[in-house]
Amino acid sequence: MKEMTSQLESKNVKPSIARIKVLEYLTQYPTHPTVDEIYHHLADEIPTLSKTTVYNSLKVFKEIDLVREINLGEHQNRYDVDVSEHGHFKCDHCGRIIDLSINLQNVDAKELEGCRIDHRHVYFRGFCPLCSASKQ
Amino acid sequence: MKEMTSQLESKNVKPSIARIKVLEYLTQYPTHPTVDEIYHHLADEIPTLSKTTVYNSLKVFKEIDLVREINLGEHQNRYDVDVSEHGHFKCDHCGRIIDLSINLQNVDAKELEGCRIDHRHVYFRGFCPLCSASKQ
DNA sequence: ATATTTGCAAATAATTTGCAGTCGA
DNA sequence: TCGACTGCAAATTATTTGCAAATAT
Repeated sequence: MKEMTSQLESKNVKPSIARIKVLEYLTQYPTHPTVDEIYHHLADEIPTLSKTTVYNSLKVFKEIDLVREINLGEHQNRYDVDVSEHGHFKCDHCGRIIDLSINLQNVDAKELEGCRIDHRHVYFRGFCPLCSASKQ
Repeated sequence: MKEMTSQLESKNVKPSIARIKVLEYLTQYPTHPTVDEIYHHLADEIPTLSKTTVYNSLKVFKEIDLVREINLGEHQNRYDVDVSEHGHFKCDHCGRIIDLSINLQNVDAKELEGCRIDHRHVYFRGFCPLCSASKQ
């Protein structure tokens, strides 16, 4: 909580309750939640919270590079407090998302010569060990 | 045109005019178009075409692995007749999409042990050589 | 007091669905 | 003729926006 506050203050973003709680949620549950998941979890604690505020907070966090918006080929975005370069694997059976320690710096293609690369995204989809064992 | 027909027939999909034209468009203009782009280009030629039919055709093509749905962190999907494993780079200035010859088989992470991987997606975003030269 | 944040409701946009009409073997 | 294909309109879903009320320093 205190850490969230100082993280926000260090980026010159006012640590409002909503922002602290959203950031805290992302930190405590780094499961790459969707806006809906964040909203519903926090709604109990903050009954006045609106989804718009969750969107607003995440927008600010993205701008100051505190969270990363990720997109696993679904219709909705997910959010990750781990802004370091890594990939994701999504299990299409149980929905679990696994972080992949992929060094994207190595993933270079000749076609990228002269390009300024701002973001690198890697995600795989399939069945996680548990789900592929259960033969689904 | 004839090739499109036989491609479809070999997969037991009826080669209707709409399907042939959509597939032909994707083949002739492998620019990773969106549904909207496909629809508007073909609407001149086939005035009765509806966007639903474009969606329907693409859905069938995906199922028979004739096209690949790609998603570059935008709000809409794109479609690629090149179903071989490769990555993409999108220029955030001019919108151009460059195919990347990345061997994703190499991109392995220890966390993937035991996973059944069905799809591998890699995309980068930034500025292409032309746009980064113009210092935008 | 004043600027920022919040939250409702409406707008936007991509995609999906229901269903009736049409087309082709 | 019959089943598959098409296409309109409506539904669904995620996200954004306008603006007024609430809040904080």
